Amino acid sequence: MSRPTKQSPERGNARTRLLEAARDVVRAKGYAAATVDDLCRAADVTKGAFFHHFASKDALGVAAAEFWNEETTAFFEAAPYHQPADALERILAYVAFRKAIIVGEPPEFTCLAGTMAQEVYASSPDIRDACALSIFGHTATLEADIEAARRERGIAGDWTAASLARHTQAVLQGGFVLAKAGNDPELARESLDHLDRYIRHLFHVAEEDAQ
Amino acid sequence: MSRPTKQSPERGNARTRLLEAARDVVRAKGYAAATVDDLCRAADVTKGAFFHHFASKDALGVAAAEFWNEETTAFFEAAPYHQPADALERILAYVAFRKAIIVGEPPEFTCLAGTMAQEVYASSPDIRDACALSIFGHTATLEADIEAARRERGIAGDWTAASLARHTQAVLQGGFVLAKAGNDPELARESLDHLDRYIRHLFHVAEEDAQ
DNA sequence: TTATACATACCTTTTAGTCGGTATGTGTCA
DNA sequence: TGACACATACCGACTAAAAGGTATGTATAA
Repeated sequence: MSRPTKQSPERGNARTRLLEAARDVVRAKGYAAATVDDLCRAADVTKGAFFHHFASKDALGVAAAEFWNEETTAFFEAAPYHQPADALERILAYVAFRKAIIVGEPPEFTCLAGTMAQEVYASSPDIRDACALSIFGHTATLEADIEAARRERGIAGDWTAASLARHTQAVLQGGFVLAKAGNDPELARESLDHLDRYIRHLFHVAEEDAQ
Repeated sequence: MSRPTKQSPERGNARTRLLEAARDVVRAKGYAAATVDDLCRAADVTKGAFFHHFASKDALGVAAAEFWNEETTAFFEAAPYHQPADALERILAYVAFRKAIIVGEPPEFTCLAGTMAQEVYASSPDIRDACALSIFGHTATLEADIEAARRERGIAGDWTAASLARHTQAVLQGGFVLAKAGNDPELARESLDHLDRYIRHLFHVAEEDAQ
């Protein structure tokens, strides 16, 4: 593999490979159990490269949460669920899309930010806060569609768009916890079916049978 | 503090204190970040006592998950939400009870099993499985009430009692993740409001305003 | 010739786990 | 009833390995 040049500093450089390794290894074994040597091995770089790019392991943890945020933001922005002109349809398409991408082993589809935030709550507040930014930043993108759908359809009710957006995240995160505990992706998918049914109820639309 | 005798081996012994310490410390900083010395300090016992009672740190992890399971099982069995004669009322009382006990800092009300299962998914399958037993064992207790409520009220729908029981757990676990990430208990409580509304919808009963 | 991006050997602290020892309760037999 | 053997519960210094982090050297690009 060729040395990265200054013209293309992003392409396959050690920093990016380490962030990708963190993303994958941490989702499987947790942040604290993922040692610096583990991460270097997974990224196929040396310790020198690690501490050249990151001042400490915790600094990598923060950067990994930020990297995860950028990566997922770009991924969901490019996703097809934005296409429907109707806001509620976009919301339901979002839920369907989240369900559709739950494939493979739990570490492949679960959320790095949720895993790390829960684990490092008291031991690394910096990492926790970076994870919170990722989670709650993502809910904000959904909130706009929910608010639009409410207006379009004149929906009342004692709930807010922000709260439903956060609930959607909670169902996802909780589904991931169950999927990891039971080592079964279906546990995450079935909660999204319940969420779909709940949202249709809030907006007074009929359920669809096949999902 | 007096030495425990063979007549009262359970009272305040080192083993129990270590399990309680694990319950509290792990929920705050995660399993891997909780060192044996941390746990001994929190339990006010020595390392000798630790390794007298547990063959390894992982063995303590498994025992802590089992201890958590026993403790929460007893707690929820004794809880008042079982009182209503009507099954649906018991379910809604359960959700209200789960909401009511979300007080204090996140490590005080979040779930040890959920935290550990997510973290040790690949690093300690033994612990993960012990956590799964606790989580899915608890859903089973709720499932009976859901099934009873369905029969009593003749509710159809393409969902099962088992799946709704698991969804309830997912909403709880997800709420805990958000509460830890945002360091705000209200994030867990608000998802339970959505869950309450969803369950009332499934059983065709009106919402109550104040919760 | 200077800055960047590594590589490698090394250092220091922390970590899980060990080991010999002590205190105390318990069963047994004279 | 007391002496003895034995088991359980615990103590705390020690150890080996693993951990995060450092120091120094080198190749390449600008």
